[in-house]
Amino acid sequence: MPPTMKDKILDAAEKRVRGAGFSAMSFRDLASDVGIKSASVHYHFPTKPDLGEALVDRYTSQFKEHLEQIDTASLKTALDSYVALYSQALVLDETICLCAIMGAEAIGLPKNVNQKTKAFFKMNRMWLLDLFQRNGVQNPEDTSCLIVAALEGGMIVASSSDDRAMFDQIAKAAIRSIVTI
Amino acid sequence: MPPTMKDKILDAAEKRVRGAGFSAMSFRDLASDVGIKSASVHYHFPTKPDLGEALVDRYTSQFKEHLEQIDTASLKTALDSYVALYSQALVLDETICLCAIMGAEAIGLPKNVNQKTKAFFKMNRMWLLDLFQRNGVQNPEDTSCLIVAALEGGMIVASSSDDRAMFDQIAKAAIRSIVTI
DNA sequence: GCATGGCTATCTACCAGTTGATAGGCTTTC
DNA sequence: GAAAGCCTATCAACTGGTAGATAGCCATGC
Repeated sequence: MPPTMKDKILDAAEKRVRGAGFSAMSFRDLASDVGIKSASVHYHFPTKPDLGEALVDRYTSQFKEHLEQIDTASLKTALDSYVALYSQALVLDETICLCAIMGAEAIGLPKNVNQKTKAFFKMNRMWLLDLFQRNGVQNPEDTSCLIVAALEGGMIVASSSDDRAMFDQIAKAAIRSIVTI
Repeated sequence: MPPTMKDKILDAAEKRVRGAGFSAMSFRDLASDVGIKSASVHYHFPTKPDLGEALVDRYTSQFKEHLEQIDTASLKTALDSYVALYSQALVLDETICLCAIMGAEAIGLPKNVNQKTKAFFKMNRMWLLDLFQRNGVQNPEDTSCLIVAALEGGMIVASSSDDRAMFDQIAKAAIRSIVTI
């Protein structure tokens, strides 16, 4: 089935937010992106916080689906697949993680959006924690936080340095600190 | 001597940007913060890109001054001092690194501002690279990128998770991956 | 001593454009 | 006929930015 208008709006919003931030995105931008009027966007998402919440929600559940498809039999290949999820966003879409930017803007954002961003990070940490515990990685709690932070920060540093290869460099170093080759 | 109006404006701008982002900050906000009218803010900084550039410039040179005061005799204590620089911003000022948020917003920001943000990250990487090379750390290039990314990302994850202690956890794990205790 | 003139820093008043949001009307589909 | 999905038209508030006036300061020159 073809994508619903609701999804098309969320697609446009995701692209814009990941590029320039939540506060830099307007209903009129989205409207012209999908070919309707701004009043019609309000029909689908009454307020901007509503839109933000739906956006992070969808992003998180899509990310979760990808996580569930990762083969966790080997620590090394599981981590490689995990990193690839982030890397794709940076290289293919030429944008950073939605929650990296919404996390950075946090203080100026509606509270309901902040809660969803927080949940995204927690989900990531929990997935890694489980992986690390099952593989006997030392200090699994600290390490899972470190990996999430390194990848989120890596996207920001690499994209703002206009050096996509730097992300891979960072990811490689992060993995090496866990899995001794 | 008392701070000039220019500095007071930059102080207010820094606080607001680090809280909610560059695009969420307006000339009128700053004006009311420092007790003048928005037209007078334009007198000191003609356009918003001008203000952004001056802001990141000042931030970078202040950070550089702090870096130069760090005693680099011991790798461990040097890294601890470096981390403390970031940690202070997060705990005392209750905000994240200026360049973390301006790096995240990058695509929607004026080019001159992006260049300055890029320069901030480069300065950090170079300082760490020198430290690592002089101390025989393996893969010094990759590792210096990783540390910057982990700390910048750590601020975002920790602040948006409303868990300041998480930053210390991340920093600790990052240092441990270099300096085996 | 003091008028002249330029400079700095602020003001009031305004502009055109954008923002999130609402009210009410028009189709199409079930 | 009613619900869904979109429209036009409009709103008040806010945006970055400009024009022109005003007040105080400080040097120059008579």
